[in-house]
Amino acid sequence: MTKVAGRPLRADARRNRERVLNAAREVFSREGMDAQIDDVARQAAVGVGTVYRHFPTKDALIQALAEDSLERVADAAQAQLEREDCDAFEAFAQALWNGASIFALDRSLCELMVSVPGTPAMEPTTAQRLDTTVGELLRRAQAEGSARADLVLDDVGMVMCGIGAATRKQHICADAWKRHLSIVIDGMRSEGARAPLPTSLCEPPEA
Amino acid sequence: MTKVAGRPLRADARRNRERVLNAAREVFSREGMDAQIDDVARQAAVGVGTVYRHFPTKDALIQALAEDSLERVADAAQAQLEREDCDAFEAFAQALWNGASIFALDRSLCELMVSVPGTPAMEPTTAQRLDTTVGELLRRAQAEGSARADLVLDDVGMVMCGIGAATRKQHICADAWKRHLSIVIDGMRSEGARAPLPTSLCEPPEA
Amino acid sequence: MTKVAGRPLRADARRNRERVLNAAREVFSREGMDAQIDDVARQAAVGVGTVYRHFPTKDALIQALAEDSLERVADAAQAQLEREDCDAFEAFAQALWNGASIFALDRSLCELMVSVPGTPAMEPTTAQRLDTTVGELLRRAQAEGSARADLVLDDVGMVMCGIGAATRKQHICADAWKRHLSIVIDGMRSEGARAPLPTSLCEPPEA
Amino acid sequence: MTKVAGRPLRADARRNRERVLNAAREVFSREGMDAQIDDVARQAAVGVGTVYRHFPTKDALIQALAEDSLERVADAAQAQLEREDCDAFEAFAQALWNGASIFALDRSLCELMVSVPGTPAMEPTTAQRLDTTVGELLRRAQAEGSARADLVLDDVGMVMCGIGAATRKQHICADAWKRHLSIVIDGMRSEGARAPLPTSLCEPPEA
DNA sequence: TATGAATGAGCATTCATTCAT
DNA sequence: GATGAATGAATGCTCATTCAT
Repeated sequence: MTKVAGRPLRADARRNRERVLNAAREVFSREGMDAQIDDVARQAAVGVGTVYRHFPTKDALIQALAEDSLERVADAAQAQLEREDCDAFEAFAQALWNGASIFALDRSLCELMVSVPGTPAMEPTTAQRLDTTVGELLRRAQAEGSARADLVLDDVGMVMCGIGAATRKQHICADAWKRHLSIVIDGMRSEGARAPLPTSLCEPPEA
Repeated sequence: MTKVAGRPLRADARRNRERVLNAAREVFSREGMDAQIDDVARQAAVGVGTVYRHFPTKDALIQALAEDSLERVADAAQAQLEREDCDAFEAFAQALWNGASIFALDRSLCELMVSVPGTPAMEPTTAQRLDTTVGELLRRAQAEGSARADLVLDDVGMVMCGIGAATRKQHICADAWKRHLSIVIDGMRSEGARAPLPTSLCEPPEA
Repeated sequence: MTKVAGRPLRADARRNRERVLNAAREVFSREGMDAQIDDVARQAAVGVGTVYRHFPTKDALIQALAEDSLERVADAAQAQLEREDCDAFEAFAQALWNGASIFALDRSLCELMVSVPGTPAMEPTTAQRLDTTVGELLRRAQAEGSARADLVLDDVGMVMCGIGAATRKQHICADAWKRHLSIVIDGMRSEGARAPLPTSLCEPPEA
Repeated sequence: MTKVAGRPLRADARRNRERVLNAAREVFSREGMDAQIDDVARQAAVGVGTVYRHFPTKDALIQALAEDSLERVADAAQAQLEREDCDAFEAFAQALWNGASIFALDRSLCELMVSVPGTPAMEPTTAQRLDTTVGELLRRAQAEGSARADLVLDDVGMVMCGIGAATRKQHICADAWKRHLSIVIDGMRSEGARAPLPTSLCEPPEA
């Protein structure tokens, strides 16, 4: 998505937009979502003004970055919808693997998923496309009987958040997410023993 | 100066410390980890100076809050170590359930786990106690043969992060974590089909 | 007006508020309405934060300054309402003289009248009081027959603006306003020859 | 580089210069003197670069605009010098009427007179011509005995400033200046009762 | 000791001006 | 010449922390 409306950007403008976006990804990855715009500009080797020409607001930049990254996740998921060489669960699982691997390589995306609380942090359109796509993959896997019937879309979100949060902690091995995801995916299959919900949980503290 | 060692705090000082801590929990829950100290003070109905008397730094306050909350998680885990009325996996699983339920009720703790990136966000001692305890529960469950052999402590962290992150999103049902945890716990059992790791993952974008 | 609501400010706070207001008056006088808040702070020998503690916004500071200055104008006008030792026109004229002399000594007030376009630049209450007061003085002078019947309140505003604008031009003699005001006041009397409105005026330029 | 001397501008360049000047007049009228150059350019439907080609600086543009507008005022005044069908006071007064009517229709000129503090805001040549012309009209009226002997050129400036400032306030009736000017002109006549200067004025505040 | 006023480095954003296309 | 993208100094405002009362 390089230009929503209007004539396409001049060549140099498009190049700069890309530079800024990449710089933002790098800086936010390194320093978290509250890195300064000046640093992004420095990293992109442009003036602050240029950043603001392309993204009117820090938030807008963040959204654009999220959008840009999620697009790749959504594309990867959509590709699984077309596969016919495997059963539905495998397609669903592969979408998770693909998504997670994008997350694991893009710390700024993790920051986003995880540190922007109220909102899904993603601009509606792409996020919706992603939801729709993964939702359909899940539906098929459940129809096929291979995915647990009680599984819902939010479960996918939670795994990704877990992986995203872990990715941000340096002390966790960079590959830890792979083992973790395989565990969760196993839990998502319909076969296999199911533990009942526990009988007692911790009580809230007496204010 | 929190009076780490030395005679116990005067009664009113201890009361103030508690007030501040509770206020911080509430404010951070409501507004995220970058709420202002002034707001904490207002909520606690004390002056900012008083907050700083008890916690020399915003970070110190956050750490203390984490400590305070994690203590309950660690206690709950430790209690499972003593149980003899159930097998090791069940004890391990129950520790997860207890921990998660504390998380789910304490949004500020979730914020902490999730939004403080570099550090484990927890002051060493309690975090270590928690690690040791859950590690032992896990070891026993693996020795018993009921937990997957490739499971490690970080997996527990990742689930908790996922649950924590989800807790912060209003649009996710407040009970979603229960279903999610039961899925993950199922994945942690040793029996059941295991999917092989996928053969191909998404490539990093060509910078 | 030192504290609209709530308990009175601490002694030092009140002193600082005054310092800031005086500094603002001086700086705005010297550099016009778009002087920087940092300069006001420096002039007041306080930190910027202090300025912002007392006035949440640059505009708020400006309004407060206007309010503060206009109060003296309004007071001076009101004093003329009580006089019984002179006829109504003299009281009205004296109010103009008093007002103008305050303006002429307070360049920041002139800036305000003159450079804040849309609004009267004055916080409602005091401005209204001023309007009401001067309006009544004018009404009496007209009732008495000594002021032109076609005179309205806006005429007073225009003279003051003229005097205010002139005060800001260094090349104009500091006392010029006195002669000017006496001319205008003479024009306001009902006796004396009256010129008819001119028959032709300049046309607007053909866009 | 405005091509101060040298061959006349090419036809299209002259046209652009005019477009920019008109756009500036409109934009400054609408948004005051601190409208942005970008807005002027947009209004003129040219790029910023073009604005800067004709006027090296924002200030230069403003000066040129003032020059352009004042020229009409100066011309109108000059025309009164040649009249022989009326007495000197009438010619002087008519010059005021003409000038004021140009002001009242050109908000950007008002902004200029009123909001550019230090400088007379007018480029020397035209302003000087205006001063000379009106000065002569005034001299004649005083020689004739029909204008007050104590009247000076600055008085004319002050009335115009008053009218200019009023023009910028929306809440003042668009025709208010006419009544006001007739009052002031009456004050400028030599006949009629004269009030003495007041005996006491407001004191400056005790810093 | 508690209070809350003061501090000022830090940060997002604007806008006159320059310069590559 | 015209265009509009790039530049970066300037500026209003915030908020963790200190310190006088």
